[in-house]
Amino acid sequence: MKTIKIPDAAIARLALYSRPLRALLESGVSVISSEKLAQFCGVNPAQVRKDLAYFGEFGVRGVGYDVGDLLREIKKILATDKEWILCIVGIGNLGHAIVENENFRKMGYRFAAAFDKDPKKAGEELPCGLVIEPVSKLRELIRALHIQIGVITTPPDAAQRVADLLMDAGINGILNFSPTQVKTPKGYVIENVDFTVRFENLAYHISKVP
Amino acid sequence: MKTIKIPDAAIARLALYSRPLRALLESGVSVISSEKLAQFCGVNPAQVRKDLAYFGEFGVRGVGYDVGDLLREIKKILATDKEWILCIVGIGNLGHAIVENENFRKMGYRFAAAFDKDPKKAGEELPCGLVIEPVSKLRELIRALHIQIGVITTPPDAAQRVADLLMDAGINGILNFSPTQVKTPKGYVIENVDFTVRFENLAYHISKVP
DNA sequence: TTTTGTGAAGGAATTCACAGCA
DNA sequence: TGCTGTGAATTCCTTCACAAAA
Repeated sequence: MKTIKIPDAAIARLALYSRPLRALLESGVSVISSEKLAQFCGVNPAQVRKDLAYFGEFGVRGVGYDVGDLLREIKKILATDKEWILCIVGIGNLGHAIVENENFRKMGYRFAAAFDKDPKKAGEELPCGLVIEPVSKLRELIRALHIQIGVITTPPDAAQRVADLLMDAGINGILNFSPTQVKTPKGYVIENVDFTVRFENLAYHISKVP
Repeated sequence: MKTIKIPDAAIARLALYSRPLRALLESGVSVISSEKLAQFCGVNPAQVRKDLAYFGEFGVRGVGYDVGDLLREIKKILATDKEWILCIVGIGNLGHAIVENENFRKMGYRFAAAFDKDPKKAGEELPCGLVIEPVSKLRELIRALHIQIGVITTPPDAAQRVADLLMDAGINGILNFSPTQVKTPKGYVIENVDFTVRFENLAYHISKVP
């Protein structure tokens, strides 16, 4: 079977394209050119066209792309046109921020369970309505609630252990926000986010500016 | 002047390398090979050597890299060997999580001011000891406190406006956590983080797994 | 012997430039 | 005419493979 390799960066850009598309749709703009969309996202117009072309022909020559159609197509490609059921492990400040985040629910991500190893936290009710569960119930709840994605917001030294637990419980997609690289065997999908890296990037670049 | 271009990805990886180095240093390991370090970070050993070689010769042939020295060198390169003074704008859940984050202080990032446009929040004291200031005092405080980096954790529709304010007040590095691409003129450094993109990446990849 | 540092090779991703179509 | 879709060209990044050094 012939499969053209799709750059991972292209996938990330599709998500980026969807942001202005959403805004344009709301403000009633119905058609947009690759040129304009590229401008919004700070990329090259050819890049936009090529990224979209990996998945089909969504535009009309001489005209551009229909905003609504394109947004729908991108959602379909990214599989964000359906609801995803998540759980989160580690309810510190960051865990809190993520589980309560408005944007996520709007995007179709639904947190169905929140875990913390601190026995003092278990039983506590979060503003979103979820009750914090002890990690001992992880396996059981993941199965019962059909949870598909696990989000890790524990300290770094617990991250790999939690990831192993999640995978063992049947989850195959993990988002790790702790500043350590979690490893997974084949068949599992891991996104290591570590945004502290971005601070370091910033520091590097600023220190180069005269 | 001859400048070999250093890939942005190389900078991000330097930060990645520093994570296991820190841990190794604490556990008393004094020397590490590119092979081992690469394993920890899930990259190619030649990559590690090449990334480091952009900045100098830090290793000893036949031996490896001194953990302490290498960590120090990486910090120097990333300019995280000095203290950075930051402010944050938008004290919602995420802003809270970032300003309170332990890791940042350890890494030498010091938040000196927190702003929110909500007048009800102004005056409120955060657990870290900072008092939330109204955005109207942004310019004055940035100058008075010698703030160098601005972190944006507002809703997306306010992000660009806040960025403009920050730049106008004399800041030249911005970290934007809202899911929109903030643009800056030349001479300013911007990192658009948008980790909701990572959720979409994950959804895409999971939906491809059988 | 072992492991770094690096030129050369190879591979990927981006951009160009234009044919193709509305 | 105007803008997409795409092969070709280019640029950029990664990996190989080996000389150099401890």
